[in-house]
Amino acid sequence: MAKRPTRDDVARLAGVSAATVSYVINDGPRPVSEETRARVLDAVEQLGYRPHAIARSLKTGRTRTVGLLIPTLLSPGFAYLINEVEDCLADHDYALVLASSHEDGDRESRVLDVMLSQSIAGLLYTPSFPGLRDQVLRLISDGVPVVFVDRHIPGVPADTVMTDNVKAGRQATEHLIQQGCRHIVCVSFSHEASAAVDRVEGYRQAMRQHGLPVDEKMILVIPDPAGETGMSALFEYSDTCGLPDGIMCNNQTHTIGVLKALRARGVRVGDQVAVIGGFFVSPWDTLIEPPLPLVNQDMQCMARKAVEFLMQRLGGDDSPPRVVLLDPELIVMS
Amino acid sequence: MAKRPTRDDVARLAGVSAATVSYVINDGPRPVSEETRARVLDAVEQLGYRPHAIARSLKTGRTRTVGLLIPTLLSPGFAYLINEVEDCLADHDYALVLASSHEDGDRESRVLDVMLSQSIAGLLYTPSFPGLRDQVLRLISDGVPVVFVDRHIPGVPADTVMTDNVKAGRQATEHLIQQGCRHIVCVSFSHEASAAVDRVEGYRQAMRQHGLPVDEKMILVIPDPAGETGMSALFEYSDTCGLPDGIMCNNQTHTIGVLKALRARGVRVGDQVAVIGGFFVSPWDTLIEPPLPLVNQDMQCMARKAVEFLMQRLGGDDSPPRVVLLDPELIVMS
DNA sequence: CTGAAAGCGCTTACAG
DNA sequence: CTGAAAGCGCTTACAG
Repeated sequence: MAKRPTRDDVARLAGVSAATVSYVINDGPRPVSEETRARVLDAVEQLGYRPHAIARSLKTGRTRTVGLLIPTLLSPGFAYLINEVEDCLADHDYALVLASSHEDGDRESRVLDVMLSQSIAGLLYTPSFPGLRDQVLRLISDGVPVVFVDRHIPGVPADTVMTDNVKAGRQATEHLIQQGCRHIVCVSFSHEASAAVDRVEGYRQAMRQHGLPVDEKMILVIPDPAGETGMSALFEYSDTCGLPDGIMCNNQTHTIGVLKALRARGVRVGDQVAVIGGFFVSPWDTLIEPPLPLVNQDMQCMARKAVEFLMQRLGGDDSPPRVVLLDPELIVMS
Repeated sequence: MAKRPTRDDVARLAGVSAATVSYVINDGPRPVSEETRARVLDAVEQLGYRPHAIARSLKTGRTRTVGLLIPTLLSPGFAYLINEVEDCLADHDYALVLASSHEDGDRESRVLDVMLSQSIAGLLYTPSFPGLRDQVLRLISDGVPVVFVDRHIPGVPADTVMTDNVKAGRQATEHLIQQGCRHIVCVSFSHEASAAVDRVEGYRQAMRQHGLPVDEKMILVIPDPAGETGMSALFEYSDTCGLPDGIMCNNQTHTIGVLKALRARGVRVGDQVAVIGGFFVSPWDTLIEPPLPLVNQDMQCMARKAVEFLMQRLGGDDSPPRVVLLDPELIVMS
């Protein structure tokens, strides 16, 4: 447990002032003679000195960490998002502080607090609901740039990068309609998350446009498909209203849940009932039988764009907030 | 961009000393009269004051962040690991700094450096190879507790939580042998990662024990199954030595890769060749046809145990390093 | 091209 | 029960 060497140790060993060490370490902004620089670098090497990021942050008021707050880490779509975010941040020499809200508002609020007290430089945020509007506004007014990714909070003036989820919901539903489905149920994961709300809106639009009736009962919101009750809501529905001939699933976990539940009940997918999944294609999706049609979103592009926006803000860009809506893509495997 | 209020602002507003504010915020260690406490809390509320974690860290030399350095974020097994780690850390009021090495040694080394300079309190580490032994030893001697998770670096005295990977490799191979396979190939992802090395050793042991010959050519190491060349090594092998009747896959990505490659070639899995996957069961694995036998490891337990060890170390425990080997489990779905 | 010194926002001995 | 003050390891005006 040897004590870490400090900048003063380096200065002493190199026989220069503390300031000079700083200017060498930071490569500026003031010039240092070649000879002095060499002596300093020597001392750094010899002591194994590493700058103390915390002390630097306290002085500069800046930090090299970015927070990513998302609702779940278990959905492969988010895994791809995290992966790309980490990658892009590393390119810019930022570290990633990751937190999951588990779609839980209280937890989400606590995470925002922690991240603020940790002085993150910026935040990439997928809100599980719009309830934290004031807290986010506060964060922004404290000077922490926020970029919404995948979901947003309406009315908060921040850069936003998401898929056009209304369109995505419409595409998914229209595919089922084109396959001949008429009695289509929508299985969703939230009443409040903007992505869920938008996809359900897309579902409504498609149904309406094709003259198909939508009863509110046909929109099944199931917070936890892995829980004990799981997909029972689906069968409660079909016991009353008959088995639907199409099911549109509002996210990956629910797609898996629906397929498993149907299989367990002996319902033949693709034959008795058509299922469309969303909204991300993972490598293993292509192994599912019968082939599962999906609507995909480009999580890597979303991540890249979001980090790009954030970096611009960190660079001082204070132009009005921008919104980017990415196009969803229907994928039908044969 | 209003300036954040500081502890001094609170002190001034409450009409007390800075020290008193500290003692109220931290709830000790020195007693504060009820009346004073109330005045302070009032001022905190009124100003929306949040303690500045960075300043605190600089003073105390402690930090509330833990680093997690893993080789990939795209493998579902690691997603479950991350999820559980984040959960457990949150329970202990620690934030998670996440980084991926992409199985790349240089990158891994840079991440260790960054994490050291960020003063993480501790590190959970899945090394992609043993090459950074000295750097890790340095980290430990700097007082940062390290816990190996899922993989380790032999010879580094640090707590370790992994699956018994030799046993896992043996179980997987023995299952194929019991299914009647005799010509079994092992597809792995690395020559150096301890988990890969151990599983291959398990493969060798099982083959040897059953009197089956192992040629070095039968161990196919494919770093990037998603790359252009992908699984071509598998077919180069079978073009020369004939199609094996069993394939043992050393991780999830490779399991998917093998199944897809075989399908693309028109090889009937389960009929012409048996495949066993590993070493994690994801929800969607149960949807694969024909049912894929797997060896599973308990990533949540691994995560929990690793965080538990780390917290003990952070609490001052300096007993000798402990090693926990979790049992793998063969899962055969019907 | 270089040094001495103030100060970032906290915690914690020291003193009363 | 409370306050004044030193100091954590840096950066950066100020001065030469």
